[in-house]
Amino acid sequence: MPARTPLDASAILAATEEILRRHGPDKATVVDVARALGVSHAAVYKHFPSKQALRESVTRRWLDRNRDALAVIAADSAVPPVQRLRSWLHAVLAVKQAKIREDPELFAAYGMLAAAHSSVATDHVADLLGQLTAIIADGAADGSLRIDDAEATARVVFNATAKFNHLAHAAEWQNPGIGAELDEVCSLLLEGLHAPTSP
Amino acid sequence: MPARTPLDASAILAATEEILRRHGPDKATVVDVARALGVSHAAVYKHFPSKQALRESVTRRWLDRNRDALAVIAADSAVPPVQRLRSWLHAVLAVKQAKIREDPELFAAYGMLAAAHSSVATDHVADLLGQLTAIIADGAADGSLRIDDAEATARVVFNATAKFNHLAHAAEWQNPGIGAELDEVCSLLLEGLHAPTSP
DNA sequence: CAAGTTACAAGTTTTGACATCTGTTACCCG
DNA sequence: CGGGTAACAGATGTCAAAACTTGTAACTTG
Repeated sequence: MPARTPLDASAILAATEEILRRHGPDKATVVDVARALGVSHAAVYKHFPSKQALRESVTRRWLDRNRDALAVIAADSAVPPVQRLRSWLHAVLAVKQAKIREDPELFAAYGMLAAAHSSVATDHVADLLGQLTAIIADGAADGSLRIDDAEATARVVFNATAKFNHLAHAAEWQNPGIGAELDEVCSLLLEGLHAPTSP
Repeated sequence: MPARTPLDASAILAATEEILRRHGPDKATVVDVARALGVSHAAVYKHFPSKQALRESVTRRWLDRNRDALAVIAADSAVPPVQRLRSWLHAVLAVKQAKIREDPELFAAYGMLAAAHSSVATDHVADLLGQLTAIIADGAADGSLRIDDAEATARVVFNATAKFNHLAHAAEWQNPGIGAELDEVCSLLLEGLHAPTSP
């Protein structure tokens, strides 16, 4: 017999996110998800080809939610690009710190996908790089950053701030001095980009 | 009955290194070490207070061996500091890449100690930071780098090159483009340090 | 007594039988 | 047929018993 509530992809995603949050990425099974929805686990497989795909969808949705907050900062033309670059790099760190604190299970799920070289992770990085490129291009356009290639420069800045954006350093983000360290690195990088010195 | 060969600390260290290389850090036991030496495992405990201490001694010795190669580069006053800084940062990466390739088991042992916040790891980082500080101080002295505080600057440069020196990124060091990425970061950092531009 | 031994407690890892999970297939229903 | 079920094979995970490891202590010997 068919389930009372019609089963659709978004209901499955919501249930999966809930299960993932409650059980964590290691213990969450698709049988759990199906049980929560009152269906057999085979029904879930009608909508998602694999457990991996299901987890990727959930994680992608979750990442996209906070990506938008960063996009707002990246696109805020009221703030001069130099300052925006600094704010954005701090915001990336702050958002990830908050996610670890508030949503450790989903953060762990993201970490597993990143370790498995899932496209969810690479796409997320590409997203962030795009935002960073936009900020730097703005700076190049108004003359506050003297550079050749905004995209190449974004990659370099991203690499130079790996300690503050790469998952592998998540444990170090607990350190209280981490924000100050990022600030120092920002200052040196901005100097290198010939940003006008503030003091 | 006492062992024929007199058992001393360095013989134990050599045997441990051999066992560590053969079995890897997870499987190597002090009973294995004792067996290789033809003694009971309690004899090993006469010379080292714990398995942890034994492993730290082996790893420290191993790290100290390559530290010296880097020290030669850091102290080579024939090379201008700006170029020496770049070479040294590349050498740090190259040395670690080589260690992973040639000595994966001992590298893994080092990784475990770093994860456990052993003094072996923090001392090694302090060592490298000292070498970096010396290069930067040389640059400050001859005017090729315009900076306030060599030690603070070294920390910033080290943080900005975390992707190329921090264990957490070891997997990415396989990537063929990694050297070029480091070069780009170096160029931006040197620009920020007001190093004279070469081209 | 220095340098080793055997013996042993406490903790950890391996093992192997058993249960659960993933993904597929054949089937059912409105 | 779209959307569901039940049944299944093979992979993976669980759990308790056995084996091994760590570290200590009491003992032996030149």
